Amino acid sequence: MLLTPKIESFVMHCGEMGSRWGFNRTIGQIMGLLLMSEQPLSAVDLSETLNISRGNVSMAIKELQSWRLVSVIHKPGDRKDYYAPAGDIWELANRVFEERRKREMDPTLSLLRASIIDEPANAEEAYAQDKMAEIHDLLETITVWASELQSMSPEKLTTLMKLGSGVVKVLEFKDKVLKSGNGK
Amino acid sequence: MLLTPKIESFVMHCGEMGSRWGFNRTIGQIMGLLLMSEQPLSAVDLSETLNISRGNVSMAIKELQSWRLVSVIHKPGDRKDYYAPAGDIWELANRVFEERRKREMDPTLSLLRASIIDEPANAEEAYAQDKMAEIHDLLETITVWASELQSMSPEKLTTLMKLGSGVVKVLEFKDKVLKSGNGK
DNA sequence: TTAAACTTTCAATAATTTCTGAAACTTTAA
DNA sequence: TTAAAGTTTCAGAAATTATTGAAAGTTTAA
Repeated sequence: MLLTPKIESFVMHCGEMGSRWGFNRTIGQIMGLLLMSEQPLSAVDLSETLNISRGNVSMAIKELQSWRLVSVIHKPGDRKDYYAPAGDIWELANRVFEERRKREMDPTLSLLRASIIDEPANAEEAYAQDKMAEIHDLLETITVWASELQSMSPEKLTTLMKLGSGVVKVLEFKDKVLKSGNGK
Repeated sequence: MLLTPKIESFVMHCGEMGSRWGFNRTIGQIMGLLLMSEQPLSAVDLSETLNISRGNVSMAIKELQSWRLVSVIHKPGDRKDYYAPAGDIWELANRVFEERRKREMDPTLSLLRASIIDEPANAEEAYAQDKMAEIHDLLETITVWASELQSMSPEKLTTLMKLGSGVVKVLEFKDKVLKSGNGK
């Protein structure tokens, strides 16, 4: 399967960015190619198009499945597995966020919770525990917020994002209306 | 400088998480230790406490400065450089977000913009360009939103985050009040 | 069954990233 | 000046991570 220069450069870019996005080059390239392809692709298609060994493709697909980013498709009368992106761009981005939050924040939250509970052994540790509590609270606020945002419908979320910092105005407006409403 | 077990385990955790957070083990440990320390620490303090070579500390500090996460402090009558976190936890988290956004999204946005402008060479490329446009729009919306959030004061932002998905209610409330207000 | 078609696993190797330590460089007090 | 106190650089070594490819495993049609 031959790629046009534009598609190829996108796919290679995904490979280069792979490690920054939390996976590796192979995984990045494969995801990039699946996104660009209207038809689902087999492991052999991926292996040949990207010049990647069959075994590496298999491991990469497994990893992409653990991120819930690709799904398997079967064609009638063909026993090969074909792969395609598991949902639209929006869903995929959501899954990446969620998975990275799990990997990048959850372990730290656990450690901090455990470290904060018991009494400080000395003044130095008391300071450290205060800082840990600060970090914990920030991470927790972000985690809770992120999961609430993810539970919103894409439409609501888009409205909110398009509103941007204008949301402040709306919050002030609400306060004003409520205050003028109750004559206390 | 000897660390209590709790502080040590936090610092080592930061080292292990380092690469997931966008830097490496040494950088993670150093940032962790600086966060836990009430006093600024010198390069030698860091090197000895963490058993890291002097050269490695120097490179790590340079990297942390490029992320704007540590600042240099000079004590009167002492020509050593001392290092401390550059701001409170909130500011630090902001800088990490911003820096990562730059590294993880901006290059892709540039590539996508460039790929989308010219005419598709064939049907296959037309499909790919549509997808690229979708990805571009999503990344751009997120980028713009993130930078607007970062421009908000920490208090407003905390209010907004604490409100969580309840923000939807406020948006609906606004629409209702405005609608009932103008009798069109 | 069985053998063809396909997938997965994993030990060995390659590639990449990180770390060390010695040498070069800079600054400052005397 | 100069030498002591400090910092930075960078080539090579060590550690980590990614990749291959051959062998083992699985599924299905006949």
